[in-house]
Amino acid sequence: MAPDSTRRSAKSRRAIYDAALALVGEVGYPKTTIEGIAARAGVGKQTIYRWWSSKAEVLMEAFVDLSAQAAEAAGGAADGDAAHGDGAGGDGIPDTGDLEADLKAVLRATVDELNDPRYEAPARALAAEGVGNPAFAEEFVATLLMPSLELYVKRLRAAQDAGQVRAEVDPYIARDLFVSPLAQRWLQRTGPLDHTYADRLVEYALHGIAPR
Amino acid sequence: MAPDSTRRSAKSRRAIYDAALALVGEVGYPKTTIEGIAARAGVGKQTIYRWWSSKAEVLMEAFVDLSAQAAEAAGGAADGDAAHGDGAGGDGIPDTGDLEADLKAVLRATVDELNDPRYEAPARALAAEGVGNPAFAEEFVATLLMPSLELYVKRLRAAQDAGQVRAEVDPYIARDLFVSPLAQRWLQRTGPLDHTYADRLVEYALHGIAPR
DNA sequence: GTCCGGCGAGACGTATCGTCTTGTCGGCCT
DNA sequence: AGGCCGACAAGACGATACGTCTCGCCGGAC
Repeated sequence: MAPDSTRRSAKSRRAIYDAALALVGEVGYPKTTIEGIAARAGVGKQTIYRWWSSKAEVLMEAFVDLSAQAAEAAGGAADGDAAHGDGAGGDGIPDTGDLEADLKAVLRATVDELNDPRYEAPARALAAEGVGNPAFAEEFVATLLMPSLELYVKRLRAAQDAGQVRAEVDPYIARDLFVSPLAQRWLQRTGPLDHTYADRLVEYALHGIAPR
Repeated sequence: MAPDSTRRSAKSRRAIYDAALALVGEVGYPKTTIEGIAARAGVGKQTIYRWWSSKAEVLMEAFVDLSAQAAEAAGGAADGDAAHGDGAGGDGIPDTGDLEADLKAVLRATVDELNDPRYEAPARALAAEGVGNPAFAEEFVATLLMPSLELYVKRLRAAQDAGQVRAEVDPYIARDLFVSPLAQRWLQRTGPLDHTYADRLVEYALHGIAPR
């Protein structure tokens, strides 16, 4: 029943990834079709249906692969994140002792990733699929988002140990304060996503908007 | 060419709204089909194609109608918001002079709306459609979200006048600090969406997470 | 009473779905 | 070296939904 993965064709897999990413970029996610991917990749439909259960799965793997390539090309150890709610690559978040500067640097990097046209179409497609599809959302969040998001929590806990963040603050909620507005603005295109916005978020979240 | 709206059948329109909302709730947005809506509503397909350009448009109008009904039933003047990134009904945000209490009250109400199963399926569908469809997102945000979101800005400006928020703070970004994490947690089902979470967001955003 | 246009119904050709069948080809085991 | 096994490319298949269209029907305006 289960196909023999040791006999799997690496060439077909590559071609499918490339075709899926290209089509999503060119005609959009809804009009990207399994038949279309197969035709473009020069592959039989069955080869796709044999290894994946939906076009969302195909695209997700293609995107993970793309991120891995990019991470490898960029130097350090691969991570597998990229381009959605984070931007803290596998490197972790720097800890120079200056929490505000560290957070600004990472959020600025995230902004740049979110604005990278290379990732835009597939990342949006995955996000859209996740909104209406809980099972897929779970996999998507766990695989692509959580690893990087967890790094923020780690950095915030270090800041708590250093006395730069109040001890009773929940680091998960604190992290949402930085990351969610970015993700939201990106998803809903509700305004420009630039370094200034990232900086303000960090400032307001760290020191509050009330008089000090 | 353009159909004569004075001859439009109110009964068909109602039936279409009801069928669309029911189907989205029962089989999900992707499997909700124009043919299905027409059949369920006891209506010819052409009647739908004559007045709407896509199933997203149908659902959006149905949702607006549903919100209007609910708002009317609830008492005051209709508004047309409900159930997404806000929760500040047409009433505006209360101004008791206690900014923190006012914000918590409104965010708690928003949480309750977001958790209302009546709205969940269609609201998610609209959000998902908007992510991958810029033109629709624009209409969606402008019609359903902005009116309520603007009320936060108004309330925050009042707080600035009262000296409870620093004058140099951008009220739009400040508002994102409260609203985006809520919306994000709802969209990605990344954790429980309850009153406690809402309260923490308000506290952290107002006073910051750094030592005071 | 007649006319106009929206209405319900559903036929039509096209496209994609997911499954299934056919024949080819390359790697592995003997 | 020869034979076997299973993934592969190609595409046929019935099912479904698309969006357009053509029918009568019917109700309000004139």
